[in-house]
Amino acid sequence: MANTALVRNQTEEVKALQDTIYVIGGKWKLPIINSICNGNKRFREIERSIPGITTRMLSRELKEMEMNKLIKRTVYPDSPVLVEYESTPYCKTFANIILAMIEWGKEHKKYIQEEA
Amino acid sequence: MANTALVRNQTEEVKALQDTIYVIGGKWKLPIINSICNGNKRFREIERSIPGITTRMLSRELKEMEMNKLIKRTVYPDSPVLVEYESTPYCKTFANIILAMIEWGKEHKKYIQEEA
DNA sequence: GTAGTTGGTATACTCTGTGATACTGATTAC
DNA sequence: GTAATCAGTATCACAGAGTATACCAACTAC
Repeated sequence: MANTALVRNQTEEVKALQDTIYVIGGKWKLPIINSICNGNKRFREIERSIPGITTRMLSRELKEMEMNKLIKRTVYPDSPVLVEYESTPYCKTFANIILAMIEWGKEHKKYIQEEA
Repeated sequence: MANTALVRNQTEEVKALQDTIYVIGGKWKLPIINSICNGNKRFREIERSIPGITTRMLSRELKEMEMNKLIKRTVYPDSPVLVEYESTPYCKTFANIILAMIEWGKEHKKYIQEEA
């Protein structure tokens, strides 16, 4: 075959793409990462910043993301108990993806509005 | 409130992000777009280029994407019938997102391998 | 004649991501 | 005394995304 190298690169790239989709797939992970990276720290604060999310989904996703070292959860056991979520450096590696997606969403909205 | 503007921008951005997730959500849309943008045109060709996909899912997604003007489907009715899929300019607006995700996937793989 | 390719469709099934609702115990505010 | 906030947990239920497998008709290759 003439271009084995090209073919192999494509294969690698699909797999990289699929890995990424596996990690950040679903409706909520990216919005949550985005919210925390924007400085939201408290549970209800994050919840309010993401339209449509329920406490249940937020709770589940936060747990999973804490396990995967995407975020840090700190409890300040004074009374009343205070819980804070923070992004980790690892979490910030999604910035490019999130920015590209926000950009696309904005352009898409323009496009739709012009059509109508 | 001191920073109404900041808050409003954040709200806009979450929504843009959520819109984008809505459009390209799921396991297969981005890999398919990627494959077609890479020059794969024939059904079986696209199928083979995406590990794990089934004919059924590919068929469904292609139909949906054709309806949404993301791709163009052309039938050449010579015998044997030939079908070709092509990307549209609109489809190419996802390039940045896909590139960012491929990049992340590659970095992630390195990261995992270094840890092990 | 047999196997393989192409571009799919049909059927049946699983499963899990997501949603809706209610609730807790501690604290603060009116 | 009542309501609200905080950080969640507990149940129940469901649609639809995704999987598995078989099959079709037309054609080519050996």
